Amino acid sequence: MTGIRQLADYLDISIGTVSRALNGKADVNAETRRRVLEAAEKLGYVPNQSGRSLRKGSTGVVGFMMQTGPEITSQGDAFFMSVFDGVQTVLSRHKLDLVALLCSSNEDPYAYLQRTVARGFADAIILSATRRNDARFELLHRHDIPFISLGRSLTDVGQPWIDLDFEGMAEVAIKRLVKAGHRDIGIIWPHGDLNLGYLFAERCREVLAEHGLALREDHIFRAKPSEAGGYAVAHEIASRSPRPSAIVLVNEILVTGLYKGLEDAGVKPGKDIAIIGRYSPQTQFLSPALTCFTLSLRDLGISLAEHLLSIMPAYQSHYVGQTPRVIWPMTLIEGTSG
Amino acid sequence: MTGIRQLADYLDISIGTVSRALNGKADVNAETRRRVLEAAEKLGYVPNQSGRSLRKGSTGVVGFMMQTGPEITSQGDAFFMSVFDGVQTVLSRHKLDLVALLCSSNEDPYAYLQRTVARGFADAIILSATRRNDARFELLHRHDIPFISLGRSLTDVGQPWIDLDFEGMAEVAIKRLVKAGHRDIGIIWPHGDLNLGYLFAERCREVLAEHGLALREDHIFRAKPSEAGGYAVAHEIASRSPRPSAIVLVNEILVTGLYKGLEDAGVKPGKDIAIIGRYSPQTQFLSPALTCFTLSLRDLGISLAEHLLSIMPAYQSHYVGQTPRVIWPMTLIEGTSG
DNA sequence: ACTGCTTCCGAAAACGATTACGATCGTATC
DNA sequence: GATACGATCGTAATCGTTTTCGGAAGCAGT
Repeated sequence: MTGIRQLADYLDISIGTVSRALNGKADVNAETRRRVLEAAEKLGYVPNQSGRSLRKGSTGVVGFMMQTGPEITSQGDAFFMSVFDGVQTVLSRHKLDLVALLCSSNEDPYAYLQRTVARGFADAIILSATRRNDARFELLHRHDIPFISLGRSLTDVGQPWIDLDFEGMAEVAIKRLVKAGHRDIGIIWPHGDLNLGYLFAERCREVLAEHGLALREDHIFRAKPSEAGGYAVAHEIASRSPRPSAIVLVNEILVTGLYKGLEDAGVKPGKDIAIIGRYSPQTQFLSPALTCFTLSLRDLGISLAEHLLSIMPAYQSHYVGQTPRVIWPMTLIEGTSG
Repeated sequence: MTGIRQLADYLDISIGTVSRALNGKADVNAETRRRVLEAAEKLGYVPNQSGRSLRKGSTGVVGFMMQTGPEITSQGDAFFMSVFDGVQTVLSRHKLDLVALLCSSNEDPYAYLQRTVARGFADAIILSATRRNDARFELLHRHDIPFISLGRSLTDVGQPWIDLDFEGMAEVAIKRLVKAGHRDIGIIWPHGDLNLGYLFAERCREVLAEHGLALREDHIFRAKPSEAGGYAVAHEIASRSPRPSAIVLVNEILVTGLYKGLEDAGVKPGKDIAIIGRYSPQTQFLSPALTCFTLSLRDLGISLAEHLLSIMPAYQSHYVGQTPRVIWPMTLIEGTSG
């Protein structure tokens, strides 16, 4: 492994000069810098991460925390992969690297985060799957780690967040269904304590009320955020009497199972029951094509990264004055399901 | 932040003793160790990662390299999350952490890997999406980094790998279809240079030959590994004349789009054309349910981690004598599609 | 009392980078 | 010609750990 010492020996100059040359400091001769850069390239020198971050007190990596396991996350891989891509395009401009901090399903997320934070693994953190009350916010705030969350929470420590506009989605979806003549609209509320469920349900209730309609308690269906969860809840929906004439749901993974479950129960989606949900790469290939809300995940990632940078002391000069909180709009794709 | 120095001062002993006590070295008094542990707990001491790994030359993290972006990975949704979960259950027993090394879609994977390796980011690496010829293998081998790949490659530097049994899958699928009377079977070969495509196609050809059948060149369909890719290829399949009476495919993401595409073209899956593919959480909720091959992704992850440990000098004593290469069997789920 | 052996702990040297500081040299200023 | 100053570079301290080495103390055997 070639370190800075080998590089210095090779060039017959001191390691201090090498370091300054590589880090773009002013007090180094242009010719010397050129030679250093050239030699570094030639010998394939890359600064050792541990040495550098020990000295600098920062690591140059941003962590995106997510939970592993089959049924935990409310989003699919494709979701995160696209967001990551956006995040990285911004971070790479500042020579920051993104890594996914993977919290095992049998480890407590709070303890996991505590551990990685104390270890000094990342300079900044992006949180996802925010819960109604999320202690991780306080933890990061206490340790003074810059972070942003993809998702709101009741827990507020003044950090920036970006969240999808579930309330706007609720509004548009409900209005659309009411306009189409639906009077009994049900919703699917994903299991767990994710905040988005509350936001969504509450707004649905409000909008219905504005139209003089009620959200029946027995038409609020709970489901695990998975294909199987969708299948299971479909039977509940089908067998409820009275059965809602339309369903709105926030989780894009459910819908495959939901369709099949309804069909198996003799209720044809889009015909016997209207469905409005969230876009995923599959939804347009279901029959009938799902009427759903979509967004550019890559742009979401870009925004996430930019706002995160804006609160990182070493980088904030680049992005001053941006809004710290964003409710990300979604656009409707008209399918034939509702 | 409380470091080892604060801890030592607090206890009025030397930092060397503190370190030895915490690391379970033998030459430290039991009572002293107890006090150290207690104080560490009380003060919330966690060793600084940079300092530790600088000294030890190892980081305690295992990296799982993957590429971000919407259409890059050949695997879908829950695939990686489940594998990760398995990997972690093993690694956590050895106090190793798993992070996903995210290579941006607009960065060269080789360059990315080179950078992270030279930086000394991870002690060991898990590679996925292995290509027919994969230079990353040589890179890691040259740097003497322990690694394992999820997937074979023609490039062989003696590293362990685990790969799904695509050949076995080809065999079972083809035989099943032939037995059902199919004489003209087509396959879908995912775009890109992933090795699995070659393995699969080759074996299909062989098995067909054993039954006196040929794999027609114009019945080898190329498709992007995405839902949209499946939709696009469906039209090719439907319009080919003669049209194959059955299709086998290795990629689980394609199938949603494939179904829809075929239907739109008036070819009913499972009726007009038989389909056999790979399991994903969605496949059982499609109509007709996909006949497909499945496996325990969590177990796969466990095996991946165990074999990786077996070649890591610091851990190998735990797992000696295991096979370095595994072809992972898949089991057939009989759906109604073929 | 001396030696030998444990048991325990402190001192100090690494690990690889960054950076404050000082040294050197040449040049400009008076 | 003395002084000041800018440009450039080397020296050494530093970050927080781990680990080697040796020393001190205690004990047993002679």
